[in-house]
Amino acid sequence: MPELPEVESVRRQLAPELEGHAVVDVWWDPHPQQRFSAVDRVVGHVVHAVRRRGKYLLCDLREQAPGHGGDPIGTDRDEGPCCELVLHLGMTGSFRLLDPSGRPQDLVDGEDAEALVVDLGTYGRARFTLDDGRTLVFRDPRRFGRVTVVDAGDHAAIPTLAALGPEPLSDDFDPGAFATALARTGAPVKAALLGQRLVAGVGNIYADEALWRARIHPMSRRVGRDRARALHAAVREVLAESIEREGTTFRDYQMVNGQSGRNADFLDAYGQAGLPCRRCGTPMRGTVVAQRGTTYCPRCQRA
DNA sequence: CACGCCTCCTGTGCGC
DNA sequence: TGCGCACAGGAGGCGT
Repeated sequence: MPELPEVESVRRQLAPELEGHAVVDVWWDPHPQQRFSAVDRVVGHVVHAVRRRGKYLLCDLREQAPGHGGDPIGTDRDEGPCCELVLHLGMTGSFRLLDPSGRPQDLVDGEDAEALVVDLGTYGRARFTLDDGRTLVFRDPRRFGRVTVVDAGDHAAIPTLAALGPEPLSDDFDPGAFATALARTGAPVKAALLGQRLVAGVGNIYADEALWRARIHPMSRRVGRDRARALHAAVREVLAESIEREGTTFRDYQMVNGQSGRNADFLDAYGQAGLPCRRCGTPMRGTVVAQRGTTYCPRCQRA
């Protein structure tokens, strides 16, 4: 379940692989449920930068200068990007790179190159051929991912992106404003965290982690300013710590080089139902909040 | 408008 | 052993 730390870890690997390279060909799965649109617009454009906003990856694209290969960044005139490739990994999305001969560029220990190529043939939903012959494959077994190209900065066609709350690790994420917004919503605090409007990039794992750390019951509909500030700090901490460990691999998430994130061993709440609370030893309790599996400590996190 | 339920998808893991 | 079903969840859609 790629959330902000996982998407950021992917971005950090993807950026140096793509920036300065043009996309010369693209293919995508014509499955009717595939949430892809205008993907062919990417062809003939150079990836200028790979950015992240919440759980979205945004690739700034420039028109390829005629007669050139990939322009190194900054050698072009002062033109800004003309459009953006918007990528969302959904639940099971990931990227792998194939070299010009079609072999995986990176393999992790024990991984079989031929098996991976077969796997990418089965679950690869989009393929981007780069100007140096490599191919970026978007793998997404459950087809929850999204790929689209929009005019630069025009996010109106992606309402969740357009209405996204502040980046939690930036100064835009203000504790006072967060407390006010939390007080205004009538939803359970976990639903508010998952909604992407009060803060961007938090999903099911880090919602449970942050609420455990701030000692707030996930169903709570009244969170006072002090607790809201504690939650604000907890959200920042759990996300920053996971980024340092390159994200949480529970099942599907992996980075562009195939490696797993190392944060799974450090989870205090998510997936811990029945296990003793790491603070007080009380068995952690599983429940459902906002249609999502939720784990909390019934003693530390009182309603 | 905002909350909350339903749905999309498919691999996995469990129980019988 | 094999089958069938519940479950995982980000986010869009829609009903209240």
